[in-house]
Amino acid sequence: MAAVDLTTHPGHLARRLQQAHYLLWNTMVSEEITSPQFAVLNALVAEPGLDQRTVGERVGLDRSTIAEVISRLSRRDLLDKVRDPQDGRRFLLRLTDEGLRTHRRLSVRTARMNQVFLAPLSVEERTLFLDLIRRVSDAAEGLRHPAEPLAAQP
Amino acid sequence: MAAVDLTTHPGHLARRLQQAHYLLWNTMVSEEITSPQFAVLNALVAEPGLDQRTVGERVGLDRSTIAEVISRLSRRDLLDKVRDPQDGRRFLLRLTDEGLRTHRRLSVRTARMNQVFLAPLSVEERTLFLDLIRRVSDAAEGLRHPAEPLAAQP
DNA sequence: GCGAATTAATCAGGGCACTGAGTATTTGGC
DNA sequence: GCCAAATACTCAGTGCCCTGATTAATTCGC
Repeated sequence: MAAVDLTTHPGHLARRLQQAHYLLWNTMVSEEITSPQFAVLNALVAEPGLDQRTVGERVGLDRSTIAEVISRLSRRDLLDKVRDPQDGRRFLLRLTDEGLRTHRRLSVRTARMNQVFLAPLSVEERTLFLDLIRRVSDAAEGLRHPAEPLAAQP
Repeated sequence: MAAVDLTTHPGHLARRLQQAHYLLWNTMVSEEITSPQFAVLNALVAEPGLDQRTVGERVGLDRSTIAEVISRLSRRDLLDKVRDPQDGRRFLLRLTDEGLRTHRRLSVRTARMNQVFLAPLSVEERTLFLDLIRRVSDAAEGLRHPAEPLAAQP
């Protein structure tokens, strides 16, 4: 009695969706490079020389997680990390040739995987789907940095 | 150049969505009990006496993860774990009174949180949103167990 | 019956995600 | 110039999530 139907809970479904994606990524894209790692490579292709914090901001990873991800990519020689001579607190990040090649190779596969992932939806549904997810996450993300400090609910 | 737009990648958006939910859960529902833990409590409210593996199946957690989650719930005395006298491999799980109370308390709050989470969408968009996520994850989940073997391979 | 699969759970190991506390460097107020 | 605040990063701790290997119990084939 009083049990809830979790299939009507967006949070539960979000977790299941991510698990499904994880699975598909592993089989269709790479077992070596994870999706968050690819996101970091991609950010550095778009803007080489970014610092760690900014990369984290671009791909949506907090300071601790981005540090781990970058350390793994660096260990695999996919990117270089040098102290900013202008600001000794920062590390500037730049892909190695190997990192660039890896990004190019995986880009093709991720595109294929996205096709399979979204295959159950019609073309109109796909854009709608992405739009809905974006709107919900952006709104929730907005609650994190409230323009005006909100009063907490007791 | 050749960088990809991650905001068109469902996997990336799925991760962001889950992070947004995690955040909201922490502020609006509980800092003690996580969303997967609540899912386990909920499964045991619906079907008391389930074994570990089946609970994992119900809420979508693999054998290792469900073991950890259950161990944490058990440590907090929210559920009891007893060996099945009928089958010595299994552990049968049942909520304690405290576990039942916790589930009831959190049910109310999760409902409130879901309202806030889905607030940016219209009422029709909400059901559509849940439906689209379900269809995509179910399809990807289906790829995991590829095609029912009509004749079992000896 | 009895040995061979099958099944439930555990363990080891890698990776993602967050918070809170600590260190080093730069910047801003005075 | 100097000290306090802000900033970039690191570290410790908790929890989720997966795979592959191992252990213990049951079931199936013969």
